[in-house]
Amino acid sequence: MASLGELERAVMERLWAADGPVAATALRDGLADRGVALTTVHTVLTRLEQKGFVVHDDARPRGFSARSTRADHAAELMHEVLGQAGDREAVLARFVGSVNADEARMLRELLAGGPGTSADAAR
Amino acid sequence: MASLGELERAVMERLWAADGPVAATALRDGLADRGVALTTVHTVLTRLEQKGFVVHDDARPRGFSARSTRADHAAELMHEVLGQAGDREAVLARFVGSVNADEARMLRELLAGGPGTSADAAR
DNA sequence: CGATACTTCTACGAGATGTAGAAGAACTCT
DNA sequence: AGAGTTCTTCTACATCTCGTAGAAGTATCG
Repeated sequence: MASLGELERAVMERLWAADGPVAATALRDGLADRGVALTTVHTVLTRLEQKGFVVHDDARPRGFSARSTRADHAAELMHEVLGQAGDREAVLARFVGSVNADEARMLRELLAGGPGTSADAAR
Repeated sequence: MASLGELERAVMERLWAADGPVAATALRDGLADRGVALTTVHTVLTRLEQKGFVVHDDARPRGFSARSTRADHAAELMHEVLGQAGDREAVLARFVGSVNADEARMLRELLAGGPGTSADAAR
């Protein structure tokens, strides 16, 4: 249930890249290559809000922002995938087996005795 | 762009669980709870083939099989997600930060011996 | 061969997504 | 305050995907 459309993803990308809330007009301008109308952007934003990916403040030119960071979102998706597959160990094995050296290093560091090893299991 | 529909997923699940090629009739029977018609199964199989998830032999009652294992598929999806996100390290950090103890253990073990272990990371 | 089983073709309805006009609400500037 | 400009909301439609399956064609079995 977590798949976004092409335009939806493009919008999320902008929101994730942004520092703070973004106005619809700014989003439309950022998507100028697509030539979408402002109302289209609004529709997409409304849908993204319904899906829980976006929130907006009640300032006058509404400010829209992503509810979670891109990294959090991606990590969540990864967990979803991992969860849906039956044999987690098998999946992790394949996954680890195909990460590049750089990613393997990152994983080791993250898993190694860094501050908080195995301390926070529940997010 | 790898999302499957509900029925498509159910069919893949059976194919993944199966040992060898599976006939359409067997799939329909396995999905008896859904009460789908045989032609429906065929349609879904055809679509799954177009998407590259399934292949069939040319034996007479056609034998359908998944192109990759469930674990491979899941691992691939995880990589896709990881790749699409900009900052891989950030994603991995969130991911690792939210795996449960069991999964963390698996990951450590899997990473322990593999290529790129601390020693030859600088290669 | 005739009946039975399997495969392919074609079609349709529901839901998701891209697209945006029209109408209404709020803001700005004189 | 009034008029123009800008933003928001409502409503609608086209397309694509997915579930669903009948009909027609082809192969198999007895």
